[in-house]
Amino acid sequence: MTALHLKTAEFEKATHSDFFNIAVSVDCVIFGYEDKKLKVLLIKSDLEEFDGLWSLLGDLVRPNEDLEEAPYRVLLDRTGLKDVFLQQVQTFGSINRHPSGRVVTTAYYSLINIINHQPKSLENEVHWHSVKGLENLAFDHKLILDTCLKRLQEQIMEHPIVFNLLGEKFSLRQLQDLYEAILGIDLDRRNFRKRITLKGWLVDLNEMEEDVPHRPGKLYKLRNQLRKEFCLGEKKHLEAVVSN
Amino acid sequence: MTALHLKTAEFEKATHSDFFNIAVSVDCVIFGYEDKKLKVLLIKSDLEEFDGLWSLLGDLVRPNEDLEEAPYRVLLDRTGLKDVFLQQVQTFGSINRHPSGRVVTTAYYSLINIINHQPKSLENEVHWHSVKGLENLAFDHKLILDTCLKRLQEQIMEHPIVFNLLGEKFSLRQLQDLYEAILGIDLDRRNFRKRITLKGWLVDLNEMEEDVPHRPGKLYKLRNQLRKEFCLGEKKHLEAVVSN
DNA sequence: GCAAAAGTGTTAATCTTACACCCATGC
DNA sequence: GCATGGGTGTAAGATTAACACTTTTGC
Repeated sequence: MTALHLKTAEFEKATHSDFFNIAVSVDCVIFGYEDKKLKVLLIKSDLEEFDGLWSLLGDLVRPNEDLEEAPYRVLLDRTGLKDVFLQQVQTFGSINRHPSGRVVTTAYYSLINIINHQPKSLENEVHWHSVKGLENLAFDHKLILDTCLKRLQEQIMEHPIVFNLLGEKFSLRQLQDLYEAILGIDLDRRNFRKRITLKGWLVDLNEMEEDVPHRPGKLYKLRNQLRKEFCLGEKKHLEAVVSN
Repeated sequence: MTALHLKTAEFEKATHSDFFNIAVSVDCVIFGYEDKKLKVLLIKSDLEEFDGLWSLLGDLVRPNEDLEEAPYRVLLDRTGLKDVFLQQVQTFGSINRHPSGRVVTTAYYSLINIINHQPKSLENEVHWHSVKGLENLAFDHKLILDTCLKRLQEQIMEHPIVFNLLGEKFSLRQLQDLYEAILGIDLDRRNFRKRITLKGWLVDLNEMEEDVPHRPGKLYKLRNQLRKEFCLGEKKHLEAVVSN
């Protein structure tokens, strides 16, 4: 009985050809951190419709490319960085969100050390912008940025991911400044230090800051195993239950 | 200078026509609750490649349809239900995940009261299945189901969403059974009651269970305002900070 | 010695967990 | 009266939040 209703994949594709005309893109919210400010890497839009506006770094997904590969390619192309930290956040698919046609986009955020990508100013139209106060992005990119920022804020106390934004060695003060920049709120210094040290993420390097105009702080680094788990292009560990 | 590099959307579309040949689908993990078990609504796959396997309810996104509308349409078509609770979870886009061609799918989960949709057995090939022990779904639907279940588990203590799975009136025991079915663990009765009542989600109806073969329990309902917020097809409130 | 930031501990409040006994109803 | 599940409280432990003073360094 049911066999009469079965159809082959080939048949299905032929009868649904109207549907195979959507493009899928990825848009990357690439966060960096500099001067105690959370930044995002943006590019001047090359579409007439958005002349003068900034947009996220993104690209269409290629026919022979997994969706999850695409944001890594975009980051490699735009920043030269491999082994970046990337997280899928949400997919946006309003009919008219893109003037070129029907483009559904999947948003990812990434955390990179801004030192590793200081764009040469003449090289291209890519620049770092403070996240705070950004308005008037191209497409629906402001919405995408806000959504990714909210997700980032939800994640930073759960998982040791912010270390992607810092160099290997850092003081607790630098770390707190970073958390404050991401969360947009002030934190109590003593409570912050307690919370972070209780998590057991850090290793005391027995080194001190240098060249600071005040009492130098101790330097820490992320535990090697956590750096391997959370500071590469691995998303699986955010999904897994963290075994402390 | 840059004006020379600007292109119109029309031009962009023409030069990227190879990319506009992906289909986008939505797949709905429709959860129900019956006999103290979490269930999911599945349909017999109508593809030869997956003969005999069950799959999630899904459909291709139509050219004139927002991505976010599509799962509501799927639920209306398949269950006749409007105003359902739906949440986007994740988008899956491996190259070969669908035998008909390149289909990127966005997964949603939905919570419905199973009483409102008891499929007539001869009507179609749609049936409720226990989530526990399900294997061998068509496509990558097992992965999608697992991902949505995990998200559901993360959400139920944060937001009053499980009430979509129950009738209007329920006892605390029924609610606890439901939480246990979703989480897959046993909960302490006294602690559960404390946690739930502390959240202030419930209104004591001053009514009692009837026709139970033991001491009847008190009946409760979800506060009206929360029912409006969390038990319709509204996703915005899960994003917002819950003001207690 | 002064400015600037590092470093540190206690208390109160809240939340979480574990755990045991009596009560109301149907049969 | 017995079986079934309803209903309740407390103590210990963990977590969070608020809060101030002394120390070290560069200048």
